[in-house]
Amino acid sequence: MLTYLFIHLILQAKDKLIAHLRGIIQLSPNDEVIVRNSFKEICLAKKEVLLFTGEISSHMQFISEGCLRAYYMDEEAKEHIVQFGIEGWWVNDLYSYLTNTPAKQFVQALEKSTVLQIHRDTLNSLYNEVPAIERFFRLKFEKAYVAFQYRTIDAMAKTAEERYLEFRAKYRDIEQRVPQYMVASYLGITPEFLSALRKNLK
Amino acid sequence: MLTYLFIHLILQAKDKLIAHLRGIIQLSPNDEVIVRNSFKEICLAKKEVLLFTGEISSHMQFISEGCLRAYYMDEEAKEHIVQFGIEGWWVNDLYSYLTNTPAKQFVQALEKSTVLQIHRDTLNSLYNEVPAIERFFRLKFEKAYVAFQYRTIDAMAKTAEERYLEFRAKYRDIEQRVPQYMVASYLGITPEFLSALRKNLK
DNA sequence: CAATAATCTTAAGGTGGTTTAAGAAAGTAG
DNA sequence: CTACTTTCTTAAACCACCTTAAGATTATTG
Repeated sequence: MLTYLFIHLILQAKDKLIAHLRGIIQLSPNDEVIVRNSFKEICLAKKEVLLFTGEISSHMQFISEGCLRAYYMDEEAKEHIVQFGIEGWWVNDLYSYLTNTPAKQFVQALEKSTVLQIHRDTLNSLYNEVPAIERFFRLKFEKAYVAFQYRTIDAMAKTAEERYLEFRAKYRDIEQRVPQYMVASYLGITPEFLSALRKNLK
Repeated sequence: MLTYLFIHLILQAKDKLIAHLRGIIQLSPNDEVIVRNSFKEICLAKKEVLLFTGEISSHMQFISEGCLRAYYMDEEAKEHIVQFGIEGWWVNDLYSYLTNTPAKQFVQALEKSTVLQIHRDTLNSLYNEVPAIERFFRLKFEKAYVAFQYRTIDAMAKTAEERYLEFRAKYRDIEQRVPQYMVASYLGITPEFLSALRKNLK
């Protein structure tokens, strides 16, 4: 019975991944088998760290359950959140992954979470075996790139208040799951200023 | 004789593109022919605009000669430079290109320039005919994404002075080709402040 | 070479956001 | 249900960068 439940959970997580991929590309039944076998499941407790600064990130990671953050620490040991991720998102220190160099970011679970990992070498083979996967990641990076470009433009041209309102409109689900000081960190302001700013809105 | 020179120039531009692609992926002689026939050459005078706000960007554009910028205008009609590009770079309003929606950015030549264009439909077919091209753009977007991520992180965590020094170290060639107030715009500061900042450095 | 346009500098006063420090409120474990 | 930790708020002094306005320098064009 316990085994049944365990296997059931694994299938659930991979089912989500397959559904996620099928939302963007086409996979034959054979492709699906190959893809399923290429990922392994990792369970994380709340606050558990998936990637430490200094380690080399060697996996792409799909969140099938829970909530994580990627952040780095500056010279003064202050944390700066680069990205949040919830179910259906990918999180990583991509620079480390892509260049095979030590990570500058941490990746940490903010809730009990389940992620699916694929090793760089496995993914690089998969690009040849299942070309649709290469297409998936080309499209993914295109989208991620323009999203980041707009975030950069926003960050430079808009006030903290405008950015906060946009964040709230766009990521209501995330705002309700993470502490306010982390939202401040993501927006690039102090928690004190976010607090003051929120007071003015009401 | 004139015809000879003209053809010669076209070949030069496309040669640069092929060399650029071959720096990252492998192309068979047949692939090369297909790729060459997929791009068309555009010559731009100084200050000529290649893409206007409101138009839909339908081409990917490789700079084979010259210098361009992508910028947008805010509500107060102030210009904000998103990207510079010189020989060997790609410039575009990618959001417009990828989503088939009206551009929010202008793309303009800052010098007499030559670009090679490929239409979205042609490129999408090319992804099927020459899979190496799909790989090229996956790698390109991966790299562009992490570069932009680091620019965003920089913009939020560092002072204008630090960002200027980094820009200068990284893009010395660009700094020498564009006016200082455009560098200020790219860095997200006023030209007056950049001027004051430079004074303090000496 | 003169005239005009484009770019860069200087300086004074203003604003958005930070820092520091303290206390209040809300979660969580024992 | 108490004690402790985490998170949020308030307020004052401070700093990075902006705005405005004017003049100085450097290109560009006729």
